[in-house]
Amino acid sequence: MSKTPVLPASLKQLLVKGNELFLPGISIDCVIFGFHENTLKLLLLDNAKMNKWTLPGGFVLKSEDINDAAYRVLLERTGLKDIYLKQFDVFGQPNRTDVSAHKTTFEQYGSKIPKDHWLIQRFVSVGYFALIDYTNYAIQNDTMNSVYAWKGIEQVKNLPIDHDHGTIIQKALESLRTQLAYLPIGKNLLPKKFTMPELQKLYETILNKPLDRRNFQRKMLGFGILNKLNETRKGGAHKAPFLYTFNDKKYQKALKEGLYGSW
Amino acid sequence: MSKTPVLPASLKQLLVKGNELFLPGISIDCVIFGFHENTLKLLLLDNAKMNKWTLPGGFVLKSEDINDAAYRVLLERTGLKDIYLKQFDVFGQPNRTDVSAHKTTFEQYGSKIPKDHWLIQRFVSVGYFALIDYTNYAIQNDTMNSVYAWKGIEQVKNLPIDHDHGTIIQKALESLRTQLAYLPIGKNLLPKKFTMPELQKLYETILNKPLDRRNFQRKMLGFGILNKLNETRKGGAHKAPFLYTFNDKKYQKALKEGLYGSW
DNA sequence: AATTCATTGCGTTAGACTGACACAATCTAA
DNA sequence: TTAGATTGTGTCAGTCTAACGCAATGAATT
Repeated sequence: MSKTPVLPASLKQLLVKGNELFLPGISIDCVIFGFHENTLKLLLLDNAKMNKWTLPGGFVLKSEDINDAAYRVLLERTGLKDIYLKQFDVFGQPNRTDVSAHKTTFEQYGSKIPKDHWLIQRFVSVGYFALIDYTNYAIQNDTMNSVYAWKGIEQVKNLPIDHDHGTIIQKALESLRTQLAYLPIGKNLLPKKFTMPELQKLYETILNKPLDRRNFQRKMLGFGILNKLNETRKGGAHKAPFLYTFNDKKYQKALKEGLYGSW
Repeated sequence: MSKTPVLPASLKQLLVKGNELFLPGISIDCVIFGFHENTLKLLLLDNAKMNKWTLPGGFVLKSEDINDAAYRVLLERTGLKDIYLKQFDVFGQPNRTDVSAHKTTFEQYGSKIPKDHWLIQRFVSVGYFALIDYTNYAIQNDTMNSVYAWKGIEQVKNLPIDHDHGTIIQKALESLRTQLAYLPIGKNLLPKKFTMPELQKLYETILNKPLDRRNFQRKMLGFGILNKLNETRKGGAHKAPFLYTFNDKKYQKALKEGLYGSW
């Protein structure tokens, strides 16, 4: 006979105190973007038992600002702090919540969840996207027995994604694209020092089209938001590209107007 | 002694059945834009007794898609159908709901609202903006004794606006601005036939800056989304401008790419 | 140590677009 | 009829864009 695993404390709290702690019917899902090895990546959570990948998410405390809740969720579930985070859409289809999933989760631990329990009501989810510096973050697993992994945006298409999280990811990408001129994507997705080809690849990935190397550089420099350093990134088997940093003040200012351009 | 007014049926329903019909803690607010006499206008609701103006809003039925709810609210409260409607932000500060306002409302009718009533919990509101053809809509008052009025965007600044609805309006305008290139504002805010100066004024209002008449025209025509008609709009005390309509197909297609331009 | 090769830095050019402005045509009111 | 404001059309210099050339560089190969 196999031993039933012990219900983790955090799950137990959800079961026992969820109703009391959190707002009813509202959840948060975070689409966390990173950029590494010239690929746009997403931080996903492997719910191995269900063979499903999900977005990190959570709930809103009863007297907590929704934005604060998103920051807290991000911190709790990934250890990430001081992150660029932005609300981009709300997902409110009545059938979007997969009630049976929660049931299954608890049944694995031998726990039963009451029929009218807070957790198995309909939930409306607020979608946030986060932009983080991949190099500055080491994956750590959280208190919920979750396993996190970075997945390239291309790989994601072939993964089994939990209920409507695929849609949420698509929408997040779309938002990224249509608001590109107003978002500090470079500043937040790249390390402090970065090369022009890296910045270009980032834009190419988000826009999903190739850009001319020389024209891109001229345009970017034209915005006047970059500091060219006297260092190069050696190591590649080719000519070493110069490193740049952002001129934060000018970047902020330029973003307000929008870094316009016909990419 | 003054007679206590009778509690309207719709308010009574909210009091008696709200809990049963609607999702807890989630509301909808609609920022309804119109354009008339070269002014961007908002459809607001005069809560005369409180001397406050509010956004038309409502709640989400228990098994209703949130977007559908927004359409329904718009229809119920304004009679508007087939409207361009888009979710733009979520407002979830814990103190954003003015609980006392609801209490006062009901007290005016001699009704008391229980302390733990569904209506006086914390609400998170989903903000939608609507773009409507002013000329195609006659104000009608709804079942809740509400009085609607169009208010110019400039006037709004000086009106007493209910709790955080001012913020919501600001955010709606901001969204309009940053997504201008992707939104069918012309098509939805203007009447079927319109003049170039009207279209220009619309863009000027949203962008909050003046544009050169001749350059604007050249650019707009360059997008290839307009049909020039063989009619002019007479009546102004000046040269009669030509009328235009949108070429819907081309408009849709162009919007997908974004009507780029450095306005 | 010389060579190879992909990649980067820097540049050019024709064509398109932008911003600023001129001038004639037209409509109503006086 | 005239005045005054507004619209239709056009020009032009300066700027930006797209497309491409070529030398320099750095690691890997010989």
